Amino acid sequence: MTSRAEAPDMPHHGEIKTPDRLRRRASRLLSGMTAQSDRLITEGLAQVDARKWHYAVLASLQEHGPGSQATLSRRTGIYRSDMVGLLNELAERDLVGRTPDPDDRRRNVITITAQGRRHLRRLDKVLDDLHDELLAPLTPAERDQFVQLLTRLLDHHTQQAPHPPTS
Amino acid sequence: MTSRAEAPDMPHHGEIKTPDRLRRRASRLLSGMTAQSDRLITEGLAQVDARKWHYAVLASLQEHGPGSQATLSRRTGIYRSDMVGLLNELAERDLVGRTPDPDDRRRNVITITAQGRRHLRRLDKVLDDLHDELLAPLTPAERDQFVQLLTRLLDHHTQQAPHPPTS
DNA sequence: CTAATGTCAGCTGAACTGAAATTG
DNA sequence: CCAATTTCAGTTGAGCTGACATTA
Repeated sequence: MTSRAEAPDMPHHGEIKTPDRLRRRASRLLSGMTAQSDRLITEGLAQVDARKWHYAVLASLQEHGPGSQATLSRRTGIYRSDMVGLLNELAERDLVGRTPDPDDRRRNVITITAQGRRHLRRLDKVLDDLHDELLAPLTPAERDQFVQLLTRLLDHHTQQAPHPPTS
Repeated sequence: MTSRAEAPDMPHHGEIKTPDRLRRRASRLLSGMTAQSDRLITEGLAQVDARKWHYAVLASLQEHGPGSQATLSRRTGIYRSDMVGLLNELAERDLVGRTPDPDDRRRNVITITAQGRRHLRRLDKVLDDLHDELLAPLTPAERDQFVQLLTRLLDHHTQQAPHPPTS
């Protein structure tokens, strides 16, 4: 880059080119905003006795159909090891069915039940409201923009990065 | 139990509501993106033997001047209970100074040292590069837009919410 | 007496790793 | 023999709470 003819350190107390970089760092804004978002969503879903993973699994089942636990894990980004307990919760409430796969006896086939579908509809409504609160300061166009930017960023970083079980 | 001849519960209802709402939920995009961001930043900073809180504290000190631990806590959003150990790390490496406040003997005055300023400059450079990688798929204008949207959202949610020590 | 500060000790839920047993 | 699946047991680090002594 070009050499900065500016002062090397903090020479004058006037306004220098670095306003407050702390508050403008995208990484910091992201984690701050996600903290707020998580709080809001977690509290909101708790009032209908649900957690966000419940939603992730149920929505994935309804949208992409039944699947093995490993498949669901890949679709939702939840670890296989954590999937077990999560499905226990959902199966206990008869929101999903879990039956051995006759074609591959290592697998369970997870399906969404009628009650699960009903519950999912409820969760979707709750989440719509919560997102309305979450994105309150943005206009509809800005919300779309925001979602679109985030999607592009996430797609880019989840492409060649095999970190999560999403692969 | 379950009659095996059940029909598949795929998308066969005439609802063209939302394609995949799971992947478009802002809350999910946020936490997904923050996970990626945190990984990137944490790994990048680890290569200069630093953590993101180090940066937060040092940047806050340089931008807003010295302060007590409680003040720093409020400025950075780090709990004051966690501040203790963090400042231990920074003081051990002589990046900050920690001396009792003569005016209020409950307090310590934390200052950034010359070495701390040097270190901060290094971290800023590293973070610039990391953010370049983080926001790679966006044009400069879109990056500004993104930061601006995030800032507005965060400001809105940190206004009346006294949850974090940020106030 | 109340409030703020620095400190310590501990809790909680999320993300993640490793390995065992079963089946392909 | 190797790979995938379900499951369990355990680790790690972040966020957060509660308490205590000191000082204002």
